[in-house]
Amino acid sequence: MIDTKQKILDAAERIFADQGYGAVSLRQIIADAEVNLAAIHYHFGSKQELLDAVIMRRAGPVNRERLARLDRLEARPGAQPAVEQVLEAFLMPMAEVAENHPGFPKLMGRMQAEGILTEVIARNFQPMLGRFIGAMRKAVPDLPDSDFRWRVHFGQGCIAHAMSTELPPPPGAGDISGFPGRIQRLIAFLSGAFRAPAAVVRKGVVSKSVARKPAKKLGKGK
Amino acid sequence: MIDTKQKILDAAERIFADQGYGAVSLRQIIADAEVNLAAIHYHFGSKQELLDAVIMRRAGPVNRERLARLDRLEARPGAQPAVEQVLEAFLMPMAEVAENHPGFPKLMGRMQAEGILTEVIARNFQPMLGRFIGAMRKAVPDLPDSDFRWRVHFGQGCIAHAMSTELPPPPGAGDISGFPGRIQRLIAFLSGAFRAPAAVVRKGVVSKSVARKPAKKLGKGK
DNA sequence: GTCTATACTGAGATAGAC
DNA sequence: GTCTATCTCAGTATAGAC
Repeated sequence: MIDTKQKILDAAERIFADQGYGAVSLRQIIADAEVNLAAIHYHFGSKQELLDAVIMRRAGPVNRERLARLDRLEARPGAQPAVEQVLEAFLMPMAEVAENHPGFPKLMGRMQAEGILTEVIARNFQPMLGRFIGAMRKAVPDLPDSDFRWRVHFGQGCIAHAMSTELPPPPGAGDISGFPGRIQRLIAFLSGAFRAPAAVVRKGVVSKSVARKPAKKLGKGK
Repeated sequence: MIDTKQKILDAAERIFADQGYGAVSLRQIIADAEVNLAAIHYHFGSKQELLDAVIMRRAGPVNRERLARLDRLEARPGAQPAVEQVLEAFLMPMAEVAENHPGFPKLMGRMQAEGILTEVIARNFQPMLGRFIGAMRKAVPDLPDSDFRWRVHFGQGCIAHAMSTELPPPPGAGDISGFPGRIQRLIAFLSGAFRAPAAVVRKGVVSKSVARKPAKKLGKGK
């Protein structure tokens, strides 16, 4: 069939999002897509390249929308975009795709967390990320540079995890806000984090109470 | 040899920390440890159980130190522990093990990010985590419950990522602070995040500009 | 009790028939 | 473009040497 590629991409997106990358076999995907195993290698080349294709299919529109929002923010006369606004421009497009393709943010988060995003993907995202990091830098101008770079780094991990995993079940009633609500809470969280005063890095604050203890032996028992 | 188990644990800790779980083969580990393949299954049972053993070997001392620090904080008459102090009690013991066993925090972060921490591990950490979450709850009493739960969730991802990965190379001079400095910046970051005002969750803020666009096709070219 | 040798099943990848 | 057969290497299981 002509839409063999589509069927593979759809199945792969769903299954990778649900189970990660390493844990998924191509044989699972072909069973779900109802195609032959070799079709994946014919159309995509390898498991890794299949993942790249799955991501790139949606990344284009999302990243364009991100940049469009940032353009609009920066075009306003006079005002520097605030931390919240930059984060919103970055994150809201994900909430938008999530409406039609709920697997995609989950997938992106999981793959970032698993650390298997390819050079190909990184290169594709880098110009967009560069602009957002620049905008964030201007939004917190008083933060020392090394603190800022660490915060970007921390924020990435935070976003990846927020995208990929649900909140564990609440003790009382459910959480009704869904994905956009999650994004808005994430924006509040990260805004506070970026606005926090810089860390005072002291030396020699690490005691040795743990480091000195001998490792506890742990066997399988018998 | 009698220390076959030790050699396996040491090699596994190093290699899992460097390359993750899924990407590592047991044959890599046995080559590094200079033992036979079946020795792993004899001593540990499976790859997953080997990982559990690697983690549990260090988790005991670290988690005991965490709780000891929290005890000390809560024993002070009158004062509620502040956000920073709770985070410090939780994170500093990791900086301590990192001095002698730099692979361990990296490993913990990676495994958490890969989402392969076992029920066994979760059960072992849960009492300690429960006490810390309780202490954090008291440190931000005005935050609505749903916001608080999300923030704990976001914070976990943030911590996992901060533990597992270095900051990408800086543009100018290097960052000299090392692991404890990283932890202190992380504490500042998370403190700001937890202290931030609660999110105002609005409905219907998601436009459809991305969701409506047809997916861009992306093939391998021919 | 410990460890070695070896075989089994399922993974990703590839060549070649159609 | 598609499918079958096959290759290599992964994790796992087990029989038996010491």
